[in-house]
Amino acid sequence: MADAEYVNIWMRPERPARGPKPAYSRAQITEAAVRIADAEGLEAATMRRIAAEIGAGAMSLYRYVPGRDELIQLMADRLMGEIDVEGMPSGDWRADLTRYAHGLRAMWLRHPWIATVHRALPGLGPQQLRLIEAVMGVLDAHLPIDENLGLMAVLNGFVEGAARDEVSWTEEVRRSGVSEEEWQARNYPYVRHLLESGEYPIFGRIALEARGPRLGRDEQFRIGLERVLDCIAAALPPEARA
Amino acid sequence: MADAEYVNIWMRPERPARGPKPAYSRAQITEAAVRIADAEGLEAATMRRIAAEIGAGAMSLYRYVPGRDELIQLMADRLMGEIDVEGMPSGDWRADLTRYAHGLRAMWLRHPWIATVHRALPGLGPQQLRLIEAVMGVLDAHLPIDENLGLMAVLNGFVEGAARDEVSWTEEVRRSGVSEEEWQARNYPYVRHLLESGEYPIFGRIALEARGPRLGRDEQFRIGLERVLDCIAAALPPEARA
DNA sequence: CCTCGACTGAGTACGTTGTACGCGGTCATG
DNA sequence: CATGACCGCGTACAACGTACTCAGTCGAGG
Repeated sequence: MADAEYVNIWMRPERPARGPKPAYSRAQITEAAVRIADAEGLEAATMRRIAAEIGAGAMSLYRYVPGRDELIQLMADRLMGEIDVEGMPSGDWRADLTRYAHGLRAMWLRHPWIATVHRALPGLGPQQLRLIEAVMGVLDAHLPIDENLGLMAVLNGFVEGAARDEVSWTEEVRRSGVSEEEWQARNYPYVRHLLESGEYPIFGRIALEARGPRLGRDEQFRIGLERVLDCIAAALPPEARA
Repeated sequence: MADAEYVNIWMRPERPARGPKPAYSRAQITEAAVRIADAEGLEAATMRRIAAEIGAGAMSLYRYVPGRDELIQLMADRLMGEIDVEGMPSGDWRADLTRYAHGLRAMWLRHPWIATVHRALPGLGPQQLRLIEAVMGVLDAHLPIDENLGLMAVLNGFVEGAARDEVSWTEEVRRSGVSEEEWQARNYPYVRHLLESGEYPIFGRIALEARGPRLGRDEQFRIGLERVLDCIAAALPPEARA
């Protein structure tokens, strides 16, 4: 019951007032966990492994964090802190949202395991709140709050969806241990089987005609993002579009 | 090595040619697993639990499926089969995409655990392929394939993003065992703490002014979807917009 | 300055998971 | 009809999250 009295990892004080000085810190533990997850995936960031990384006993971590779920919340919020939204709103909404979108995507690509974190709910950690303030502040002067929320849902949906697609490649490659080219080669028989069946003409055109090496992923994202920003522009009052 | 020769769960034949009649089937196992995941979450769908559900021994499942990951792929593809895209393209692209979007969202809400399935990659299971053919077929006559893919990324990103938000509520409620109102009440101290700190003015406006009970989630989704469809309309050649 | 209790990091242990292995029985094929 | 491939299943193991416990240590009250 003593555990249940805090509703949140954010409300739970890191350290009690009395007692010996702790040897580690939440930030240090979170950092180590992120390092492991970056290198070997979230499933490799077990409590034992994280503890070993900082030179502690496995059970020591539970002095700092109630459980693994909460530690993952700390990790996720730490990642939000990597996104640069300094100086927003700058007055140029399109530049601001472009910078945010590219920053969010880049963060996802640096930490692909973020795709496997679900629970998050309205995370509402300090870094996530910082992001909300900065990004929603960009259009706040021009739009009612509900409109703003709706547009941000479209923007975030696009960026996260795109990032999720790219990341599932990265993760598949890491997990299976074969390169992307190797993977493609391995899957070739299946794709050919689908093409030859003749039942999937549009998939066939996707596989044979679309994107491929013509457009890099970066370029493709940029184009998609411009389209989304055009939609946002259309929803703004005319005097705010510049 | 005998396992590695199939690149895919979809390429691996369900049954070898010879030998006694099997007592179960992939479809039956998948069905049971989905039933359990719907009721108690994906993490409750363990191999033992699924086997018990159909009255089999735990290890029997491995005769039908190489491992748990592949079974989850089967489950995910089964879910895609629930989405009604019959008769697409009908000639009215906006009606078609609206039906698809609502169907996709409804499927997510029926099976919230889909949010926790990551690997999926380009799933390319039969049901997913069926969906690709139908949905991309809607705009196929009006757009080059790359444009079509880009627009579908925006649409899917919006629907899945919105569904993911709603679903994380559902899942949190199920996992914690308390109702949404109860959860809100429990979190109230934290939200008040944030509001009183004065550091998060926009979050404050979101909490106090926005949506709330004024708009149901359905209505909010409908509005957002209309906006996305307007964007798609703007990208179509003029003669196709009607 | 002393005392004492709250708090420390760590070790051990338990229950649950996915799944490797091997068994005796069974049925389609030669 | 003989045979061997395949059936479902029981046992076993390693790895996980974490509950419990304990000797040592720091800091506040007298």
